Amino acid sequence: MNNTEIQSRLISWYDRNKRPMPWRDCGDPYKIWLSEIMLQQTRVDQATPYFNRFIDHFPTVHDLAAADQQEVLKVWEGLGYYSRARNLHSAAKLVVDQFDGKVPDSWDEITELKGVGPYTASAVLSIAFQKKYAVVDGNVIRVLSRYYGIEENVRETKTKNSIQEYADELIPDERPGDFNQAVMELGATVCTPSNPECGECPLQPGCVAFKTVKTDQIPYKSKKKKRPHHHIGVGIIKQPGDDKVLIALRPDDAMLGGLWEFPGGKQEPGEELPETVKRELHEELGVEVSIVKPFMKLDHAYSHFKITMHAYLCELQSGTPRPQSSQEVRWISIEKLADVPFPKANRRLTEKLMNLNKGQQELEI
DNA sequence: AACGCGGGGGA
DNA sequence: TCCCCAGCGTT
Repeated sequence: MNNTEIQSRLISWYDRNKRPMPWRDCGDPYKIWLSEIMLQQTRVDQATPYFNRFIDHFPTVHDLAAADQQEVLKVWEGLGYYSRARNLHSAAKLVVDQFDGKVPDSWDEITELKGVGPYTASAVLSIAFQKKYAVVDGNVIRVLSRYYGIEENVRETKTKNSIQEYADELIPDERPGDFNQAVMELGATVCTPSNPECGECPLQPGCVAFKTVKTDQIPYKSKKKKRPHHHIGVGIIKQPGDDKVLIALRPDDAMLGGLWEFPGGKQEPGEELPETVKRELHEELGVEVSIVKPFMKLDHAYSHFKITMHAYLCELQSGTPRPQSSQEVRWISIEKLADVPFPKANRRLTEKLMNLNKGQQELEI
């Protein structure tokens, strides 16, 4: 197949098979930009409800720019990769202050926005402004490596560069944004990582991986190293007769930056978990606490390590909590835990606290 | 070039 | 379990 035939087959397939998405064919550069940020390392089905909620809260880039970072993170809560939200918020302010509230339509300007790299710049410029920039994401890598029979390790930069060159050659003058979306849509729904539906694929006649029966070997990826596992002790500090608990705000430049948590940290070798909690709370807050009782144990996986979190109800013995490794500490009533952003594992602790509280259950001893 | 960065779903 | 996902920023 020549490039013209590849283009027309893909566009035709896309017109017949594209899934509806709230940002698709809307023509609003702000919505398209937001969708591309949310879709970084995130599936369409996972991002969609967050997109709708986000647009409800911040319908325009002006609303987003005027918002508080805590509001933005609260709406983003649960979606992960929270630097995306912080960067998007910062970029929205730049768009309002420096670009007259309009998402820039040139490469040099749009890549000034935090969180906009080569993929996102190409996606927004092509989809929102009909500019001829070819995207290369995980889908494009899979589709093109199979189609052209590229067997090199696609985790390596030079392999990705060569796939970018194929994509640059392929993208048409007409409807470049739809072409980009067509390749990605094909990768997401037909040319899937395992068990691709080659019978449904408009590119099957020219596909090297199909013809050589190598769709299960292409794209080739080197193994990722496996994630270490840590045990984390955290303290839920609560005074008898008071319904407030102590939470801490994580630094902006840390993992989960800008979100709240119950203070705690990693168990060290030879240490019992209650000791871990006492040590961490001393280090992080400068206080002495006593352990009242175990509260909850849960497992959670992050992108690069796994944890078992052990939470204990604690009481303050001496000292006044002051932020040492966090931005801020705050006593908050249990029903208000719903109002501030927590990462997933901590959110599970707050859910149990709120449930017990609502059911008039005794939290003390 | 390598690494850090969430959470969810499918095989 | 492991892998993958409409990647980017930092080092």
